[in-house]
Amino acid sequence: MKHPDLSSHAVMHKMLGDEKRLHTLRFLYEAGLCVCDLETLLDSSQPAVSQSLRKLKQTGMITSHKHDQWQIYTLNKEYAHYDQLVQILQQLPSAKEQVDEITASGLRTRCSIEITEIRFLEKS
Amino acid sequence: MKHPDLSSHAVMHKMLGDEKRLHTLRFLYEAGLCVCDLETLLDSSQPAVSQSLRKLKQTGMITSHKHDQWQIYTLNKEYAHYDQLVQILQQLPSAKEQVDEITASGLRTRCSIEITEIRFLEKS
DNA sequence: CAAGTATATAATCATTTTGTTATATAATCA
DNA sequence: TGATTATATAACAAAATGATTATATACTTG
Repeated sequence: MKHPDLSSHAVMHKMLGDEKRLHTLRFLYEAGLCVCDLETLLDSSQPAVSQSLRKLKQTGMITSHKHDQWQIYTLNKEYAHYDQLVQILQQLPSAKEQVDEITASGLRTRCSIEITEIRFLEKS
Repeated sequence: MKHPDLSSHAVMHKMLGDEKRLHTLRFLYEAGLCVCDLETLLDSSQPAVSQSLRKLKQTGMITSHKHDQWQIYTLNKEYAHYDQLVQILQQLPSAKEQVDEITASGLRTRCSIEITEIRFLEKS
């Protein structure tokens, strides 16, 4: 019995199958973010966030680029299942409020880059 | 930082994140199937299939009912994220051929119930 | 240059997961 | 009734996972 290869699909869902990673992707759907922002948003330790991001990056779901002293992570538009991923993320409650909130409140203690600026940078 | 609860979503994707389970759901999207059919289709052992189905059932994604000597498993239309699940399954290559094939070929050695009959039973 | 910030990674550990083997149960059949 | 079929489940082992602790690197700043 021959099966079509669904491994890349399975991998995508496996990544979505962890609540922290699901939140991470939901946040990155709103804006590119640095590791320290995600620490705050996810309420996780720096190594936990960093390794979680590495795993997502290895699957091709996200990418990163350096902006000043920060490594900015974003969804990867070149990802094989990007459209499907976005469709899934769109059906979750939006993370916009939370993402904006860390700028508004004093929580963004370390990384000072503005969310709006990050949103701008991504498009260029 | 308050987060919406995405645990039920995460659980769904975790289930989809295993290739055997992903195939299982793809098969059940085509027809209700008994355990022995799934053994053939998935090329897995009986206990492996049975435990995999139990896990899917515990999440609410599938249900089962007895038909003659067989336990017929189907997607659960009452599942909280049923529409989303179907949307995801629709984007995968169809399993129709494979599901029909086990009836056509002599592979369906044990369970003799016809796929078409199962499809019919589900609707009633 | 010393200190601090941002991030990555390695080692380790606890937990979870998945499959196998073995066994139980219920129904059917010869 | 004894054998077979269909399925479930428990016990166990192997593998994968996710987090923490500790450390490394690169950059910036006083």
